[in-house]
Amino acid sequence: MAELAVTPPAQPQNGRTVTTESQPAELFRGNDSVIAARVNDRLVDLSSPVSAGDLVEPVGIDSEDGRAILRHSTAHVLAQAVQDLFPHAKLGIGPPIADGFYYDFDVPEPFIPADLDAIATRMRKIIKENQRFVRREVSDADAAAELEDEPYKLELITLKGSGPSGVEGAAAEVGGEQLSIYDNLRRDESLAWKDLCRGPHLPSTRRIPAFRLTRSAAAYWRGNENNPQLQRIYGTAWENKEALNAYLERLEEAARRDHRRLGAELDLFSFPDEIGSGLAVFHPKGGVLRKAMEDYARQRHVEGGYDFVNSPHISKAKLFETSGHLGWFRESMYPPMHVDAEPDDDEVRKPGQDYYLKPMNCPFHCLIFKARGRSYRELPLRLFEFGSVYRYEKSGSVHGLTRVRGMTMDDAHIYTSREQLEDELKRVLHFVLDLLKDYGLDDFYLELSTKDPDKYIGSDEMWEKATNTLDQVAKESGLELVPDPGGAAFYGPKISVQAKDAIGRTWQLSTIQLDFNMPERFGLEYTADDGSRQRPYMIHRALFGSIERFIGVLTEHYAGAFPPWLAPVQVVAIPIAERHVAYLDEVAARLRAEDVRIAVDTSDDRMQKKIRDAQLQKVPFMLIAGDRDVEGRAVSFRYRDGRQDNGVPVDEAVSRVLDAIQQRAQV
RNA sequence: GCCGCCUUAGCUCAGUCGGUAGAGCGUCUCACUCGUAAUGAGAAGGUCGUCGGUUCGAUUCCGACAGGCGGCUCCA
Repeated sequence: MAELAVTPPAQPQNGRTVTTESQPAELFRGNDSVIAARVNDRLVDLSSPVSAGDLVEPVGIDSEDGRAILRHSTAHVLAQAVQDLFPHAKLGIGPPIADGFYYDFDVPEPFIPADLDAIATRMRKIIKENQRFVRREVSDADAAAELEDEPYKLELITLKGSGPSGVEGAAAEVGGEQLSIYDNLRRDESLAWKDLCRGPHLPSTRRIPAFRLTRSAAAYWRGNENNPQLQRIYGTAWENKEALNAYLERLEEAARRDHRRLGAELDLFSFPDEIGSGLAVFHPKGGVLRKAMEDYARQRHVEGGYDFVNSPHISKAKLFETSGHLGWFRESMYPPMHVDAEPDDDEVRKPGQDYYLKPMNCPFHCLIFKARGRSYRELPLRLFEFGSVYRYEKSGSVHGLTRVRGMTMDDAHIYTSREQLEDELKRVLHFVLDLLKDYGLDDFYLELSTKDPDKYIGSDEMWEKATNTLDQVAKESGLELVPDPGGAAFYGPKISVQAKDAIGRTWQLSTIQLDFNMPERFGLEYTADDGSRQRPYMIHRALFGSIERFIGVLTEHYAGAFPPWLAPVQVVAIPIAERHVAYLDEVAARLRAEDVRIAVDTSDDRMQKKIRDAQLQKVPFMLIAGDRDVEGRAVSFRYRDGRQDNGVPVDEAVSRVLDAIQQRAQV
């Protein structure tokens, strides 16, 4: 046993500075929850040798790093099981991901659910065998020789020198300079399986406490759609059964909140086949929700100094040639309608022309700017529109309201002078975050999307300047800023606001894009105070992103239980017996006079049934009245969570409902 | 767009080894008038996603298309 120095107070918790050669396994012997070590800030196997002077810290299986190691090791067990059962399967990559792991395989036939069951059974057997994960470093040539039957691994080895660029997950296999192979050894030291891998891993397979294979699907090799598709198996693994079950429960909770399901249950919207994929209709209840959202946004935009404009849904091709959309965005646009052509046998009398559905509103707003001469006194000019746009999204990516083909953006384009630009950007960012908070989203981070080297217009200098400006404004906001290299639109860099919902998922909503190019393409100018003609700068921004997506996100965020100001039906009045209807009609009339959306349930169901119905519709307030209430000029409140408050005087009930609506409170 | 799976009443789903179908909820009617999550009875409702093929006969088998689901790619 090695001698150990006592942990000085300044060291990380449980960390130790070793004074002689040792192994972390010895340091943390007896603590089964430690499955790897961090030595001088590098994650290594417990069996990895350490030298005197190294700082050695334990990595618990329930830590973020520990779970990633657990999941990565489980991915190895998965791959071994697959190759046991499907000897011709070739290995792709198998990294840990958020909440789980996957492994890609090249197999002649896609996996079916029964295959997953068989594979999971095999995995349990491998776990029971308690195979040790043993690391061994190899030269590139030796690795290539050992893995000659694994073409994808060979490709990774040859790619090693060029870095892991664009191969998400591949860093787990060949991330280091020095290649290593992990052998899975049975108790008798015989080789069960091996894989090219950077590690680290669990000491042995027995240390996998709980796992589940979740699904299989195809995925392009190295994430490129021009490459062959491999079959990917997804799974998850956790430090104990309780954590696994909690995770599975979280998935079920997400499914219960699914806006596609709630949209039907709450009668908000639908996607009739007759209209087409990705094209929604909003039903009366969804329409009310949408109107409430829009009305408030309109009010805030008026206060924010925006001018309201409108533009048509279609335009001649020329406009989108000028804007650059037909050059760079064409594949995301609906094909043109060709109009006014007059063919006349062999001679074309009139060629006709193409009209396109608009994929963005910016070209129209530029034309509004250009409609007359502009003065510096008008800047910043903020043109706002709930603009409907149409994008021909790939059929496979259409998804509920969060990815549609026809959408309405709360779109504005702001034209500013150079001097105003920074301030205006700051102002916009605050405006966005403020408004999102009013809708109940208050947990954000920012993403800065920079130039896609293969898809951009304008000069590098302009891009650099624009990117720096956005970067500076984003940093000043104090929010976390995540880089997104190559993620920008073709005309300029952008900040996007990523909002976290009630169960921790993030959604890209608002975008603020800086555009130095479109004003140039449209030849936009204003007259400066010195009489010179200047080119304005342009900011594209949308808060909701699209109203459709925002409704989808809010529906999931609130699990359909919208705060009163947004709820399609704010109050349901429930008479205990028919003789109480007239009384509730009176109460309802008072609330209706204050624009409250209230319905009196006059059906001949029993009141218990009416309560159940209102509850399932997630109506914020139920006002119940029977003999006792009528006599006392009162009503009885019931809330969605089952709380009740009986015998509330009508005056107080009215103000209680109005207050909640006015304050945009959740109840 | 790619891979796999799916499409039966408004919704959720059974079912037919090829002989044109059933439940619950919902809807409608009647009775009941009830104090905080489902009163009872009855009725209506489907050319089994669309088109084509095989067959004496197709909702069932085969193909194409449309739509959906899970991923990949892409994205507000």
